[in-house]
Amino acid sequence: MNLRTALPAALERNRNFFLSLLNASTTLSHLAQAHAQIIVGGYRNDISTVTKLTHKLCDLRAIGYARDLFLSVSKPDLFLFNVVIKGYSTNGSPRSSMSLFAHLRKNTGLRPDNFTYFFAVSASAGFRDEKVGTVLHSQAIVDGFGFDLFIGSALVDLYLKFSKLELAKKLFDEMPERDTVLWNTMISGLVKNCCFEDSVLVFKDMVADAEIRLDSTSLAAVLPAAGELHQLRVGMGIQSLATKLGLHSHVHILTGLISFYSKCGDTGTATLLFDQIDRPDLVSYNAMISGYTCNNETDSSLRLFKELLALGERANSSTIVGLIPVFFPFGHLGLTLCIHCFCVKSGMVSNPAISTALTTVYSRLNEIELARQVFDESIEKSLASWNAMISGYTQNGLTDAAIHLFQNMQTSKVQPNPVTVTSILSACAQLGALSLGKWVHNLVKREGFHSNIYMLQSGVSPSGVTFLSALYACSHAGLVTEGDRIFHSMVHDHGVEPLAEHYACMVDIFGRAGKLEKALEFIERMPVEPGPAIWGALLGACMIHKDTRLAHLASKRLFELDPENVGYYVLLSNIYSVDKNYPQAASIRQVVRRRSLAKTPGCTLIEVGGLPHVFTSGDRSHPQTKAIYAKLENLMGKMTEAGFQAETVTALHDVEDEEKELMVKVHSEKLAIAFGLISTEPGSEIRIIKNLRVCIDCHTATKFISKITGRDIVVRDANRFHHFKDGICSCGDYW
DNA sequence: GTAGGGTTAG
Repeated sequence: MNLRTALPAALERNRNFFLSLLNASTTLSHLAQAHAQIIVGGYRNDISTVTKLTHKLCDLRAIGYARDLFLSVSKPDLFLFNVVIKGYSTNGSPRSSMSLFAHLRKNTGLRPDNFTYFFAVSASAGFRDEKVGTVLHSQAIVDGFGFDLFIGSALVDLYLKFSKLELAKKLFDEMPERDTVLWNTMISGLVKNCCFEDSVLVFKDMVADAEIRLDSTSLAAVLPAAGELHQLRVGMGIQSLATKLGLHSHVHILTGLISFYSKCGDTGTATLLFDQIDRPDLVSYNAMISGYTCNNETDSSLRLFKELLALGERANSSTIVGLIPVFFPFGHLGLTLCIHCFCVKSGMVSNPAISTALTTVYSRLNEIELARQVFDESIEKSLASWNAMISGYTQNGLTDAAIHLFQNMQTSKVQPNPVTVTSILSACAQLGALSLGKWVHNLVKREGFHSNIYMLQSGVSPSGVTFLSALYACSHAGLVTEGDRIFHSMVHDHGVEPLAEHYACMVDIFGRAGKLEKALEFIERMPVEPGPAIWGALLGACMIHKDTRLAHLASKRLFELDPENVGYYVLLSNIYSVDKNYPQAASIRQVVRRRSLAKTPGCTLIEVGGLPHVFTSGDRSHPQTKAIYAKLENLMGKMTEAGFQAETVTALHDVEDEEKELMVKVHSEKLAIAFGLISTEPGSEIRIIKNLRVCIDCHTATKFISKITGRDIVVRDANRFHHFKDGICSCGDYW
């Protein structure tokens, strides 16, 4: 648009003219032209015109320009201050916002008003904790804005952003009046803190309040909670409410319902709703893609993803996260590796949401090393990614690693939230053995997570937590008698009913100290049925003290109570192996296999002609299987001639050497390399990705292959890159 | 006397 020609020359250039000129400006260049006209027209000192211009500049992210303009005004009024305070904050400079706010209070005769406080509080959400916000809160109360709805909502939002649930709830309860936005803020904030049940409760309170109008935001905010809780009735109730309010075709609500039905396993209804959206946007596509993914409908998921790309829409990180099969009960390693590969290539892997999703899915696949690798390589570690890695360790039974990482998190100055604490407490319950009990307790106390109706599902009451931390301390210090005494005192003197965590902790105290019989006696005397946490604690102790008999007993119970948890089987099998009882160890692994709980086998990915090919060990499913095995046979002959000997040390203990040789010969990386050799140009580089650490036999074999074929072979394994060239590997045989 | 500044959601 050429503003000069757009102007009828006769039009009078008054203030309204310049204001509408500014309103019509949509680019920085428009604003610069308008600014020039304002100067020429003699309106450079007109405060309302300058305020409007400053506002528009901030909106277009020209904060430097806006600041210069602000500084050129000799006596800025409160309006202009407010605009610039907001401008700094929306341009990512909360510090400048606060400096200007302080300057306004100290050095001008102006008094901050409700707008000023609202902008300042919003800006303070940009800091790393809620401290500045709380100071503003008290100042606002002093200045008489304690009950302002805008400021109140911004504060509730801020407290919830930093998981200060107690503070948010207190403020919310104390507000003399609550409007729709305040209610909505509370609900969505609880959802963000994974307090799903509470958010539904608050929503129900809101519905019950006849004075309060529900809007699309209210319904859209609570829908994720209904989905997470799999509460079909709640979700359908929201749906009929939406119809009653005439909001049923609102895109946010339809999208929310798609997520909801998908989470409840009903992709049929979700699909119908998706088809009702006139022009689905990226968020709607993402919801549907993720819905298909989490219901294991990979084909539909990929089909919709392609449809999205065909529309010319750019997939964002949420799209990819939705494609990553985080929800599959037994995962989908091949697909995950493909997506991982795609993310590395497109640079999206550095996105915190994506690395978090990859960390989570690898953890669930028991690929904890791959999970850790992704975590370590992510440059910007969000709270969610710390949580994912910690709970990954917890779920894989690696309690010590979970605690260790939790400590690292503390040194990295990342504030834990209730999700973190829940993970850590569940680690406590798992094997009982945490030295951090006291510390966790202090944290819970300091952060106000406890005695809070919103929050933690662990069911540990504050006084229960206090005892728990004391018991942890005993467990750590090996104070058996002391622990026994504390437990007794807790029950008899303080009337605290012990929870599974307390019992598990006691078993751990006895078990760690080698008093396994005493631990068993304790379990047998428990007034409640011992759960997995208790037997898990005993099993862990048996592992330390190599007590096969008790281990067997504990595992038997665990298999009954928690048959899906592969970790116990592995532990037991290891105990037998240590005892050199290979037939028993093998039979345990047999059970695992029979129940298809086996660890996902090693697999290798190679990309040829833009298509990923995934091989598992002994794989014969590839269309070119015959050629691949023939190539491998041919290679083995040449390798043996060149002095290659199969390495078998790392293979299973209980098979004959010849059989072992047969087994390693068809490891997935060898198949992938053989395929690479027959399907790519001679002399070109071969790149493969292996989900596990490459085994010594494959490593040696690859060195030979690189020499014999004259190919460079790059292997990315769970630990590192290996660059094979002319019979030598870049890792120096150390990995 | 007037203009110029405000929140939550899929």
